[in-house]
Amino acid sequence: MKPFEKLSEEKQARIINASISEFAEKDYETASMNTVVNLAGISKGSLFNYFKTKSVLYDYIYTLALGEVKSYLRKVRDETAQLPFNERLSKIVDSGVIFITERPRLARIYFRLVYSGDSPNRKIIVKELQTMSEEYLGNIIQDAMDRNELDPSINKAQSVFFLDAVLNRFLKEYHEAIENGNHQYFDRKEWVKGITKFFTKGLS
Amino acid sequence: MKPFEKLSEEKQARIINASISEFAEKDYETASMNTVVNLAGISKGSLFNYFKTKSVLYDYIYTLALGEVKSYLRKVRDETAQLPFNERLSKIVDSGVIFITERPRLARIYFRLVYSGDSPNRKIIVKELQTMSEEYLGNIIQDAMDRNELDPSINKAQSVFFLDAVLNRFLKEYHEAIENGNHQYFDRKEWVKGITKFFTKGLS
DNA sequence: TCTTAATTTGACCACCTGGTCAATTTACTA
DNA sequence: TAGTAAATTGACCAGGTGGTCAAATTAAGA
Repeated sequence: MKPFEKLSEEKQARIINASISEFAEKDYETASMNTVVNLAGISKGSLFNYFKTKSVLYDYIYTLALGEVKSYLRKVRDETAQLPFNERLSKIVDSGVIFITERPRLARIYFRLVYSGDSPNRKIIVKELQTMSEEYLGNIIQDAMDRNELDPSINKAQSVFFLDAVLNRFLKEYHEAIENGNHQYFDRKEWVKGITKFFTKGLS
Repeated sequence: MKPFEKLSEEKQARIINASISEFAEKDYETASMNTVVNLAGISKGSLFNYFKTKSVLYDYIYTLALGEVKSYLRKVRDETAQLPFNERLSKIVDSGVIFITERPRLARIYFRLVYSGDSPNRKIIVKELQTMSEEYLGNIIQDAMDRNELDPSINKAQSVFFLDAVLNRFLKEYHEAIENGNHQYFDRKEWVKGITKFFTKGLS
C-alpha cells in the first residue's frame, strides 16, 4: 500500500486540493512544490514521500481531472442515447458548461493540458484524449447518420474533427469568460441553438 | 535611437533568431535569457542593455511574429477579394498552411500565445487578436452574404466564431503534424475541400 | 511503561533564474 | 598617438527551484 493511500481522507483531500489549485494556476514548469506544501499545510519531506517527484504528483492530478471529465461525458452520452442529434448536441454542450462552472479548476487543468503546456507526458495524453474524442463524438455522429439525421455520405472523421473543434473552442471561451467574470454576457442558449443549427444546416 | 537599432543587421538578426528559437521552444516563464545569450553569442549585459527586461524582449518578438501573421493574412484577403466564398476560404487555409510550413517557429509562438501561456500581456494581446479576427473573417463572411453565397439571415458573430474555431484548430493540428514529422499523412486538399463544404452545406 | 518501528519534519544542497554594474575592450576624435 | 566616450563583458547578487536525509515526533506492540 502506497504511503499516500494510508493517509486519512481529510489529509489526502487537503493535498489533492492544494495540488489542483497550484496546477490550475500555473503550468507544469512554473507550478511549485513549495506552494503545494504550504497550501496543504504539510512538510516538504512528506509530500516527496507521498509522491516521489513533481511529475508523479502531476500525473496523479491530471489523471484525476481527466477521469472526472470522462465520467461526466459518458454519463451524458448514455443518458441522451435515444435523443435526436440536435437535442443530443445541445445536452452535451450544456453538460460541458455545467462541468466548467462547477469544477473550474479541473477544467483549467484540462485546457492547459490540451492547448499547450509542457507537461512530461503531454503528447501521449493528448493522443489518448484524441482517440477518446474520436470514439465519443464518432459514436454520436454515427448514431445520427444511422437515423438519417445527418447525410450518410459525409466524411465521418472530418465531421468529428469539426465538432470537436467547435465544442472545445466554445467551452474554452466560456471557461475564460467565467474566470474573467464575464459569463453573464454569454447567452448560452442562443449559442447552443446556433451550434446545433450550424452543424445540421451549415451557413448557406 | 535605441541601442538595439544601432547594431549591425547581422547582429540584430542573430539576437532575434536566438530569441525566436527560445520563445518558440519554451513558454514565457520557462524561456531563459541565458539561453538566448548563448545562442546569440553575446554577453548577458549586452542583451539587458538592448532589452531592459525579459518581458520587453518578449514584447518585441511576439509583435514581430504577429506582424508577420497579419501582413500575410491581409495579403491573402486582398488578393482573393473577388473570388467566391468557397474558393476564398480554400485560399486562406492554403496560405495558413504555407505560413506555418515556412515559419514554424513564428507559428509556434503564435499558437503558444493564443492557446495558453502566461505571457505578461496575454489578455490584452488575445483580445486584440480576437478583434482582428472578427474584423477579418467578418469581412469575408459579409462579402459572401452580400453575394448571396451565404444565408443572409445567419448570425454573423457566431459564424465568425465557428470559422475561427475550425480554421485555427486545423492549422494548429497541421502545425503539430509538421513538428512531429507526420504532415505527409495530412491530405491538405481533401481537408480544404471538406472545410469549405462543411461551412456551406453543413452535415445534413 | 519501555522499545521499536513508522511517519513527519525542515534545514540544507546544487542548480538555475532575471538582473546589475564595475571593469575592460572597442571606436572615435583631435 | 593620446585621450575620451561608448559599447561590451561576465562575475556576482538575491531569490527561487526540485529534491534529500539525519533528526525529531508519533504510533504500535509487549
